[in-house]
Amino acid sequence: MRDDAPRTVTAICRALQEQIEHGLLPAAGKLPAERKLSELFATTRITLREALGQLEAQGLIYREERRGWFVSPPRLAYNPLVRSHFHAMVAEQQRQPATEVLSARLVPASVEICALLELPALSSVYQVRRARRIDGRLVLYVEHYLNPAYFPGILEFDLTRSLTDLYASEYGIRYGRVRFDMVPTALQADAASTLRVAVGSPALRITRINRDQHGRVIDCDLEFWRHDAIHISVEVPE
Amino acid sequence: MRDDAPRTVTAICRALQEQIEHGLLPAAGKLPAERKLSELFATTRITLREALGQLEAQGLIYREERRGWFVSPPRLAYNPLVRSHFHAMVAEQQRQPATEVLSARLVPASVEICALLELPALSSVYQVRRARRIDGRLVLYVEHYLNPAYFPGILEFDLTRSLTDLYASEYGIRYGRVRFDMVPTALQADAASTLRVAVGSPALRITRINRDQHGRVIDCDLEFWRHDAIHISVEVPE
DNA sequence: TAGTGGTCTAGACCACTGA
DNA sequence: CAGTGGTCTAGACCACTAA
Repeated sequence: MRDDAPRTVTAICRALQEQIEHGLLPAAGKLPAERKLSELFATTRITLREALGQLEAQGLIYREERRGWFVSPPRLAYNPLVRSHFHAMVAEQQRQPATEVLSARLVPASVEICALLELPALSSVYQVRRARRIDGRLVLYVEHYLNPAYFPGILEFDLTRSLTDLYASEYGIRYGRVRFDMVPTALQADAASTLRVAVGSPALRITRINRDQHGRVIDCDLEFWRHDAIHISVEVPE
Repeated sequence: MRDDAPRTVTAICRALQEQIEHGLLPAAGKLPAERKLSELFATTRITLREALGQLEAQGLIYREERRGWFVSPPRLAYNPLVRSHFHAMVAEQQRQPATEVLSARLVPASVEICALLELPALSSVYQVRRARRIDGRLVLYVEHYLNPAYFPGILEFDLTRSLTDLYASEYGIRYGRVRFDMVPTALQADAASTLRVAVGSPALRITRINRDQHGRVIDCDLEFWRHDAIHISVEVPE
């Protein structure tokens, strides 16, 4: 198909995009029902959903499972070179952060986690699963895996707090070298259901391996971000 | 819908995923025709395409416009902190790079480009559009915009070469500070048609603003990567 | 409980690719 | 030219949300 050819899907995208960019639909505003929209554009729901899917891929709109389509708020700037943590980063950008702990327990480490934490086979690790919001919107699902040798009794603390702060104040451990790996992919089942979005929605998976001031691997994070919630910003010095 | 519920789409995804991961379909291998697959899974093409779309979102398979679906090759590691360029980066990872120049000319700068290059309104800039391949597969569409003051006559050179090398050898200009901005989004029309993929396919847009050894903004790149072709790797020192 | 989104069926025609 | 992917129609039922 030629790109300049008029196409129902493209036409719908353009029309909706225009409405959104001109602010006729306020950010975080809800779009009309799919059946209403398909009627409005004189097409079927399948076609209409194809168009919505493209706008979702662009990051202009997003959906909440069975609740409908919404205009995406601005992206959060995420700078891996700046040592910060979720709450500080969000607050600095005049947004409202929130964290909830989904689970926190000692679990047998998977093969993948053993490798990341440089632990022998069949090790146990602390697993902390959290969901995080910006301005009320669920944007991030994280699994933290901590080497238990360095953090005895950490499950007793309030884990909605920043782990960074907890490490420093309770264990005298600060972050040293950090390795980031960022992969554009789709949300897996558990992340998707936590963020209340459809399985297979586009996402950015960020894996962090954190060392302390002595160079020891202390923990790793598996982060699943809604793909439209962030942009990565890196300033490389001379 | 519950995530553990059996679903046609999920079942198809799992089945195909298994085949791919066990190497029954070789990387870069072509999948059977959609009609064949939908028959194989006893479903409709719409449903089958929904499943293929999810695997595409995960980065496991990709499509070439009207040519069919293929298994994705491994991702290229992209490290913004390492000063390198496309050909060197690809070759280092034992892959085969290739570049073709789509166009190279002096154009009036858009508002966006003026801002990025810190130029006054109505400036002219050199625009170089290129497409790049890894092992023959189109993975990257780039638009370079150069401040013409620093690169007189550059359009006369062979622009399939690395611009980095050209800057150094012909103009004595080396990169200093660089700013990266990476955004998960969808391919725009021109990028999509160049890469011969469907408009709206998931992509990673990387904007680079490059300064020279004196801190002057010399050029910027707008890169559109197939989302499944790379992963970003960043090592943050202590 | 009404309305909504999630999923699926069973076709159709067109434009393009590749032999 | 045959086969393929791209697009679209016109429905249907179910599970869930929100009132």
